[in-house]
Amino acid sequence: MPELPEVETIKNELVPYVRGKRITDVAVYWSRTISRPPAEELCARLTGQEIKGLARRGKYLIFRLGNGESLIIHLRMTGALLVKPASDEPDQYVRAVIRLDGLALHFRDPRKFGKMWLVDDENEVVGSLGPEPLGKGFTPEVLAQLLAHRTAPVKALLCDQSLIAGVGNMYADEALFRAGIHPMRSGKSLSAEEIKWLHHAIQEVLRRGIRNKGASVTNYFRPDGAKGDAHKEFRVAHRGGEPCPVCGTPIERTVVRQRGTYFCPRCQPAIKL
DNA sequence: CCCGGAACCTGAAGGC
DNA sequence: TGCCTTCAGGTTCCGG
Repeated sequence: MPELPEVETIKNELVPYVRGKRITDVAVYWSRTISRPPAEELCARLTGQEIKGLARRGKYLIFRLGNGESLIIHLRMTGALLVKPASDEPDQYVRAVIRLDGLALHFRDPRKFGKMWLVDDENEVVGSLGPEPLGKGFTPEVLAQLLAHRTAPVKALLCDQSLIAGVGNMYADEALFRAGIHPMRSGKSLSAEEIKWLHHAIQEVLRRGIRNKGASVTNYFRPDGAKGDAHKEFRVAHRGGEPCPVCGTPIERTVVRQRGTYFCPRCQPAIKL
């Protein structure tokens, strides 16, 4: 599933294909993929516009258009943006096609969770997100404030997009492992020192994820259809039963907020308070 | 405001 | 072999 490193990779690899190109045609095959405006209106308003550039905010991919509007795409769980020859027939899972000069972008999304918006002001969609975890504004002190007084499991807080933008299930597990923190610990139970470790671990796992071009543990494809390599160096995520790379204890799987959660019971002890 | 659970979706995997 | 159940998780919505 695309999280920050995956969306960053898609953005970087899409740029050479789309920057400066003009949208010649848009087709929508599953109208609920379009959040707003209504699909017909979105197609009409996109046609003829130039793509000035791409940006990412959290897990959202933003196309900045010539007239100042923004096309915003969220891939959710199974979405992919594939660059195809203009002549390629979309397969049964393609929910929308954006045709540019000589090529097509296929929005392929088997589970139909992905969404698109066309808005004047991108803050209408991404305005409530928390800070970018790789940005200047994300410091250990800021993280401490976000976790202060919170009784929810730290794993759930890390995945809350209004607190930190872009961290999802896989990278939250990886960061907590590197910081030696049990995912069920409450936010407020972390010491200042643990928060420092966690802050460093979040940045480390995201940077490594980007360097490895994303994690293809289930459904993630780059614009050319290739997978990423980041999952190969995951230490706990989706590795239930395997030995912990640090101490050899079998990795455990539990459920936090309805999400599969992997951790080492020895390196990430639960602390009773 | 804070927390937790259901709903949205459908392919893949596992059980019998 | 084939049917059935369960699992996967980002986000939004709703109830306590």
